[in-house]
Amino acid sequence: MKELTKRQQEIVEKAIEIIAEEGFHKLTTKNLAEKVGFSEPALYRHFKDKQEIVLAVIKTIESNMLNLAKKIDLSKKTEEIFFSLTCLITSYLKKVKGVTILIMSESSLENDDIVKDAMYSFYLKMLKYVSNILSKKKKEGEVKKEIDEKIAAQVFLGILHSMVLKYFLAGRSIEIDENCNEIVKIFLEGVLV
Amino acid sequence: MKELTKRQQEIVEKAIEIIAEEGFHKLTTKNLAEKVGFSEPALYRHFKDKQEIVLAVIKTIESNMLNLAKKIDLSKKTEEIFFSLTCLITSYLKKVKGVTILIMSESSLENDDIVKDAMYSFYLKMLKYVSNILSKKKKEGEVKKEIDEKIAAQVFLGILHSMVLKYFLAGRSIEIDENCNEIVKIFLEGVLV
DNA sequence: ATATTGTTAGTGAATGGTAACTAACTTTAG
DNA sequence: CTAAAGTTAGTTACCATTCACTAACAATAT
Repeated sequence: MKELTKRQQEIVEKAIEIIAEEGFHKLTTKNLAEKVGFSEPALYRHFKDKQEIVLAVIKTIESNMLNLAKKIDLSKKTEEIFFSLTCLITSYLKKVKGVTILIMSESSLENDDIVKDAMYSFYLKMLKYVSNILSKKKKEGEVKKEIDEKIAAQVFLGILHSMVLKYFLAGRSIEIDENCNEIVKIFLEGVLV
Repeated sequence: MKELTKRQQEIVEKAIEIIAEEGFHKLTTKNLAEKVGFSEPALYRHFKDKQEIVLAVIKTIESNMLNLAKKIDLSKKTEEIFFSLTCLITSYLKKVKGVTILIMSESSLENDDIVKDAMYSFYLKMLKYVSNILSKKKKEGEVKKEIDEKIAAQVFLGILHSMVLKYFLAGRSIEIDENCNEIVKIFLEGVLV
């Protein structure tokens, strides 16, 4: 993955803003160009095509998210780790709104396999990150031995996903992190020793 | 909500097939007409516009799902109820191939507030159904007193969601109910007395 | 030092594709 | 005969992308 130029970064930033404010479907070359403050064709001086822009957006969010996750102190108690993780993820989601749902859904969107793959790979990285935490904590005796950490990680991401979906379906009228901790508590109650 | 005519039902059925096979974004008037076997304008003899078709799709799935759920004997043990519920829902999802998730995921990204509302109301109905079961069982002493049934219901639906997601991620190659019981067990362990 | 040449980053206008939807005509079934 | 259900052939509105062109600047050759 090449480094982005200043201008490219600026475009990606604006693209994320559009997705956050108006949804992925509003990320059109026209809207993006307008937001950046120049004409549509100018976009093509900086990116080959729209796909390349979308991929850059995904990569940017992925690295932001993983960098945030890395800041979590894994020597803490499992419970605390998961609360921090939930907090970080949901607060980041608030910032970049719709984008992550794309990535977590992965499912069908677009017929663009390359974009789909990029999103799936992001999902797998998150999954691996969570399941590694669970593995570690299982060894340390904090997580039940009979728990399959991969499945549990999937459940955790699924729960987060459905929380975000609800947030979007409710038109963002509810606060996403209101019940966050309560929900994670129930998950943890099934997982922790 | 008016009853659907035979023809309307047929159209809705085909729409569900398209969403199941190719995703919500492929549900275009052109594709749908082709699938039904007549021309695009003919659709407009049966539905006012595309939105009405999408709403009919959601309503159809909603009523099918709730009808299935109603068949469950609520006098049984909580554990059994949740296993049956999981089984019913996942087998229905297999039949309609996760349409719900596709619609939820993709419609949450669109700007059509009416469709979003319909989807949200569907979600809330499911939530209410599950949380009612938990309330009942809490009174009967099977569910922990400190559990908030609404939140627990959210977790349960989130888990179902993640299971279906996984099913699709794996390209439908795995059996959806393989780990089903294991996952539901994790949930119940946190919830049951 | 300056005219020539090239590059970067922009422009307005146009292209080809596809979406939802419609007007006006035709077929068909009761 | 007529109302319902279908057809063909459009319309309008976007969308991504390309075209031909240019202003501003930098590098180079004389």
